[in-house]
Amino acid sequence: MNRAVSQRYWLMKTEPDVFSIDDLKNSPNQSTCWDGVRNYQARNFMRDDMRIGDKVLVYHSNAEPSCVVGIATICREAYPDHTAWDPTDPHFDPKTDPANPRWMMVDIRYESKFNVPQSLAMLRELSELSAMELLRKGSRLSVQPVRKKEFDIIVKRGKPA
DNA sequence: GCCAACGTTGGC
DNA sequence: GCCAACGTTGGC
Repeated sequence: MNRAVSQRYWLMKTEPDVFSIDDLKNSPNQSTCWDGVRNYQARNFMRDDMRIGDKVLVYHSNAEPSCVVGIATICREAYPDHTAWDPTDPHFDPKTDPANPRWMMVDIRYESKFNVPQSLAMLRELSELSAMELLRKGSRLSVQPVRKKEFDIIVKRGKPA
């Protein structure tokens, strides 16, 4: 079982009030560790399937409007999320053992911002995207795979020639 | 601010 | 193993 061979495209959610794509762009080396993921399915994607060079759609959730705002790339593969052991961190998890890390993270690097952010409402109008996890009613998965076809459509609209 | 959908916890 | 209760996510 190795989904990683063919999986090259992802979508990652962030609340812009907490960490926006501009914060990523302004980070040292324009990169950051993607800490704070506390969902097993999302963790498994990062831990098992993400590889350096994979492309990431950056999505602003809880925004007005919520939208895909740009592109990043994976620049470091999974390693333990140290914030899980920091009692002062909002994502502190007292049940994880440092000898057997439960939560993992990857590093991502800024690539580009969209000229035209792609809001949920805009994406929902595209029948080619109807199978996207992001558009599923009640979808909460913060790290999710995206099909190449879907990635290409969204980027083309976000950055028209 | 509301609340539907979801994931996790814990009693039994 | 079931499932009610709870806390969280995130669109609207």
